[in-house]
Amino acid sequence: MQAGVQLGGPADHGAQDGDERLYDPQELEPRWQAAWRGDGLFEAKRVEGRPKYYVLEMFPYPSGRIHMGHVRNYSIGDVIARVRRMQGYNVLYPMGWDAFGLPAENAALAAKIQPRDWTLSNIEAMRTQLRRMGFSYDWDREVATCEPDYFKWEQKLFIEMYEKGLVYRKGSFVNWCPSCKTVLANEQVESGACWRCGTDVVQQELDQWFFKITDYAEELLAELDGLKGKWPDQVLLMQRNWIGKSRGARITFPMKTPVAGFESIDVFTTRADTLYGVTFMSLAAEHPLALELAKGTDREKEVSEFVFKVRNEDKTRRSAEDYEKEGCFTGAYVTNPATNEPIPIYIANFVLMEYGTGSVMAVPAHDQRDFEFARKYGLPLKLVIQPEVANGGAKAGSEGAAGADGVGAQMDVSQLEHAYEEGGVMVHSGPFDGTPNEEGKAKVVEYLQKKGLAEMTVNYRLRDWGISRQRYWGAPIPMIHCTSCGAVPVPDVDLPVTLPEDVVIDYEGGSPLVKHPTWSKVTCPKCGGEARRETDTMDTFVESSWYFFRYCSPKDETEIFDREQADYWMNVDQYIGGIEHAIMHLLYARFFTKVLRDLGKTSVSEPFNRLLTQGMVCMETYKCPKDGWLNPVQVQDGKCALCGADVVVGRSEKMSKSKKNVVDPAQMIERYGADTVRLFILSDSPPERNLEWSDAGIEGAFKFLNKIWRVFWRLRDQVGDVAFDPGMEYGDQAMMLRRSVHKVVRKVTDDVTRRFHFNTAIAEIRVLFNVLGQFDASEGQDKKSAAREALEKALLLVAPFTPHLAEELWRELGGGGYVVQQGWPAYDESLVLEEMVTLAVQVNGKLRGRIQVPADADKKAAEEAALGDEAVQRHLEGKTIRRVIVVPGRLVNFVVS
RNA sequence: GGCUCCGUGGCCCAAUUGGCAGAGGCGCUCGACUCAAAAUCGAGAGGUUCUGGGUUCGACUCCCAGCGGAGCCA
Repeated sequence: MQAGVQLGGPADHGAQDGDERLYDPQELEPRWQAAWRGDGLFEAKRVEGRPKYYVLEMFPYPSGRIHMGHVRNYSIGDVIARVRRMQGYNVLYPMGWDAFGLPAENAALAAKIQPRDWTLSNIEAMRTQLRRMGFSYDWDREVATCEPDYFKWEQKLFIEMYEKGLVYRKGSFVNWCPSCKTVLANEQVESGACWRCGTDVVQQELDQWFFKITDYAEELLAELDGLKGKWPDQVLLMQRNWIGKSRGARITFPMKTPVAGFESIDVFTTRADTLYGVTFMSLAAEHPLALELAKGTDREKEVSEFVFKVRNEDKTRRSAEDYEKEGCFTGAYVTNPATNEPIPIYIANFVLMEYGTGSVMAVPAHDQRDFEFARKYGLPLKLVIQPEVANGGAKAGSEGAAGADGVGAQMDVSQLEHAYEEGGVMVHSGPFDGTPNEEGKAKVVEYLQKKGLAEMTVNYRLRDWGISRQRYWGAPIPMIHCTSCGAVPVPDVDLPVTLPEDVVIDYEGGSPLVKHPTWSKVTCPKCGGEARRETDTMDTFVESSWYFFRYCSPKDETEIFDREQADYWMNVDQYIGGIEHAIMHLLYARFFTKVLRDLGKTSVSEPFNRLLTQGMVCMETYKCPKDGWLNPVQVQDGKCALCGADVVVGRSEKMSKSKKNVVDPAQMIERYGADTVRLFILSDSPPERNLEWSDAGIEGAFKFLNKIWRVFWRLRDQVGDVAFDPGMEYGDQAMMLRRSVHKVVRKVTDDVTRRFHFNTAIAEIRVLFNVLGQFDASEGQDKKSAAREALEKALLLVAPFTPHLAEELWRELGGGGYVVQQGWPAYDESLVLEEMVTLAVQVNGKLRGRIQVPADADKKAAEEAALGDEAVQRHLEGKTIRRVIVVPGRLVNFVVS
């Protein structure tokens, strides 16, 4: 037995002693992998007259080892790629590495190893693991985003975008640890504190680079419609909500006296109809006027304390509904443009600078957040929308007024318990009294527009994309800061801007690039004076926003990608990845594609034609009362391997290192082989659903491959060299086998090409092998012929899932060439159609009998046959038939009384 | 907190357009093979489709409310 097969179990199922034909995945899998590679079988080729198909999986971060999430993602993609090849497509199926990112710096900190060395050795290790899985990538197209020949083009694109006005610089807040004196990524902030030293994190304003994705907000939203039916509805909805388009108005509130150059404050509102109900204004703590308004007054201290407190709070929490609303009066006033009333200005903790204008006109009677705020600070409510009264007010009275919200036909401000946010007619609104509020939204704006104080506008929740990271291990932003010329792009000849390798990664005082003695010291390309290189690197989402273009011509040394190649391969026909990237990665990739189009580099507008978002791989969790979370291998017979205590089995959750409920793919490959792992990871759930990993499940998959192996050899020996002859006379048994085979081919084809429901496809293949397992072809030419047809088709069907096993047996069957060079099996329609079908017969929706009718029986014939059934007649006795519903091929239902 | 998804035999899951609740796997029971077991082969049992309402001739499927679980949130 193989040295690699250990831990008992699977080694024993292989075959009986003395049988030379042993299923030994550890031997045959590497052998076929070498053969495929040697013959360049998976190189993307452009064969004339064949359609192209581009299959892509979201490329991995090279963490060092593949995990089950990768295995699932890539097993799905590999099945699709292999099926398409067999169907005659020119398939592009590449793989690469999203190689920049924070973990490399953390490793550098922990293990004193350079991020680059750590990353490259991880890539090496993971490539070996992926090869061992037998995935059919074109490895000649591999890219690693941390290599200068990749990010050079990203830097060049950055400059082109800068020149086109799509890149700008502005102040923005970052998480800052005052103790480590460094910027923290969001994932390094744990409940408001630094992950390493526990110091409270503060918000610090830094000048940072932004991509103007908001310029494309409308197009990014509009083109989602064209993806309907091709992308999961869920993802489209999440993108739509993220972009968050709302129609409303910008309304200008003049200031009594200008402050810091501001003569007025603009607000964005979707409820211009409530303008007469404004009783105060709320500003975000980040608003440029927040500190200015109280400057030099007796409120200055209180206001600045409040502003700094709020600025340091978590933004997600600040926008939560149950968040305690707090505010602080600035002492300043604006004027309501409609009524000329003075409106007090507050700083409010729930207003965010990023949305709208960072200032809100507060209408406490008609907005719940404003309502709570007004109650807390004793601010007045003004009711300006009344529900429309049905039947001329007849309904008014105690009943209406005592409604759940205290809102009746005639609402009274003093009795409001919640804001009234629904529609109605405008009241206390000067010239607009009696106007339905929906009409009022436009009319109020029109009225103010004449004075230049309002306009209809559209607002997006989407904000510009901040790409500056105060990190070492990322693509340097190719800009130079000159005291006299300002920000100047790095000249073309100086690209790429590479990272210095002689850096010290520690955790003190910020980015290693800032601390490097010489790297940032340069001369200005414009004036030749002393200048400083930009030390921020780009968000790693930038690299993953265009890698799918680079795969089309990965070695191009003259431009970002070869247009002719990209025109041929793009778009990606099928993209596959985790749902966790439903928003940002996909939105950024869509944005970049449109930018590349507008820069004249491609004609493609949307990068991913179809999207499949796969579910997570889950596993039970194990906890020891003494030793905490346990890895599955640390649990033996329900006891903790460390201390012997009873282990508590928790519910199934996403595999994660923190919960230790991980199963290492490498161990599974070593134990069962790649084919078994691939088969199991696809066989229990459809791809979009979560998958429950189980020992019993993988064991079952391994047993099935052994069954294929046994059934194959027995039948092959029975068939001998008899070829399949479609014109032969087939007896009943051979005919039944042929019918089963062709039905399975139809079902599997539909499942793997249209629905991607690999679990049901595998179930169907199991059915086929169950049938084959009971089939005896030892006598009769017709049975031998049918059995050969069945074996051929069965091997081709299972090949995308278990390619090594299929390849081995295909050769043994005498098939020429490789499996991927064969056509995808076809089925004969006439063998699939049934002559007779069973119909269910219901009386008043309850099943009362079953009848057999010819498959092509019409409604009348089906009804008559149903009436002839004894059990049905009993239930119809003495009743009047009111209606008869016949669903052809399904059922007959008598509605009686 | 917001947004989203999921809930079917003991377990993982099928049921494709609203039409007979059960394809496949795991487990369990019985039988065959075996000195015995494993593996293998054969047979079988197993249901409040999370709960409550609604629409319909008919609901696992559609709608509403609730319960439970999970994911994402610059």
